[in-house]
Amino acid sequence: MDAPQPQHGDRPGRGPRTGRAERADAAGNRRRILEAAARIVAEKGPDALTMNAVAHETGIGVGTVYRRFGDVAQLLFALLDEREKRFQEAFMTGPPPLGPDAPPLERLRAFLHALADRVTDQLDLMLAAETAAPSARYSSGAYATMHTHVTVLVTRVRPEGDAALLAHMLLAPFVPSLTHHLTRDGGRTVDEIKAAADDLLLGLARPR
Amino acid sequence: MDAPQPQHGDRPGRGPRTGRAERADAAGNRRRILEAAARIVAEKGPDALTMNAVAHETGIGVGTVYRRFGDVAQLLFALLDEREKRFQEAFMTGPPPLGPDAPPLERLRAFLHALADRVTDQLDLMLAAETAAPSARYSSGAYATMHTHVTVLVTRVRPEGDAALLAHMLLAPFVPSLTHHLTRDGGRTVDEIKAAADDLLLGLARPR
DNA sequence: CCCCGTAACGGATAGCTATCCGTTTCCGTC
DNA sequence: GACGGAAACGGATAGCTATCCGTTACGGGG
Repeated sequence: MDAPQPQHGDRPGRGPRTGRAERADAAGNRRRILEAAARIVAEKGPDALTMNAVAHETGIGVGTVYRRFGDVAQLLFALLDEREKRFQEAFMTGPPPLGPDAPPLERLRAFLHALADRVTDQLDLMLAAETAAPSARYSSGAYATMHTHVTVLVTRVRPEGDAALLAHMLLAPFVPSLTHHLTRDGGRTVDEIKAAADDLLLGLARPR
Repeated sequence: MDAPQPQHGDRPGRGPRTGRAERADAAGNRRRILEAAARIVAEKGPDALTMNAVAHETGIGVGTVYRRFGDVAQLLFALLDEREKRFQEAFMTGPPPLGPDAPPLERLRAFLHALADRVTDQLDLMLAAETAAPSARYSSGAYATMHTHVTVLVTRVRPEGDAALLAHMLLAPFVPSLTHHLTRDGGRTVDEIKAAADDLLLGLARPR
């Protein structure tokens, strides 16, 4: 559990997990599939994104769509990937307080705020992904990266605790379904969510 | 938001949400469906529980199964219902530290521990329910009850915070998919999870 | 006790997921 | 530039969800 290794949902568009690079026709189809998927989501919403629809839209066979992206969830993760990378850069190499050169607790707080924004931004897409496969979250590269990051920060803030486990628990409140429930059904604002996250962090601030 | 009102997944076997009681044949079918569902889960696991399988097993039409229980998730919630009621009794009217007559913070801690046990106990069933419909969680009576309970306790521990929101965030780490990830893929024990939950509570203990 | 409105029933149906496997295409090697 | 194995392709298929709607059965009012 160190750097995020190639995992479920962690293929930016390069090759399959095996050694050699992707064949030319395969890469072309991957691109066409992603384009069609983005178009469908833009026009009809994430719920209309089905493997069949993509296959029909592109003229590519269903089997091929499944061969490139294992299931709907992974296709959705791929659509989220671009902004996800920008998000990762922001907290890994960006300016403080999100990036380095800020005290750990402050960074942690900034990260959770940024995460709240990120989930809210692409809530529909993320909710669709979670609906398609709730546990895919935990085998995705995006989650692994966030978890590693939070674990490091928690370790520095509270060395005597089980940082990895606490990191999971700090990320849990930001599952798409809860964010959806709070903001769409519950009428909550992102700022209220951020404030509550701050409260959750208070405990970590003071060593027991 | 007071007592848990009749909601999605909150029909113990009585009638539909409308006024009048359930008709005799309908009630009989409900019972037969639940029996068959329990049998299927016991013999082949929760993944084998499909509406078609239940219909075939009972000789009841598919349409009827859908009429009694709206979808697979609700059928699964119904299977969880009996133990859920016992769990509710334990934290609402049972002996301390879980029930009344214990200090709020202690009760809160006991509740989260009990919740960890509860999720672990029926993890397969809960995971199947979450997989079928992740957001059903938040419209279920079971969740409403837990949330109300935690909100009350949090209010007493930390009156100046947004108790309802904090309650959601304290419940979030116990979503079935995360518990599954931690205990089955991550090799974590329930005790470790409880300890981490304690750490999460530290912040609420001390008013800032 | 019959009558009738309402609820319930159940099979047919459309559309989706995911897999399987025979066929086709690529591309490194010689 | 031809070859051959690995990879990719794509349509057919099985099984599931969820809905629709014509038919059936219950049970309270008269």
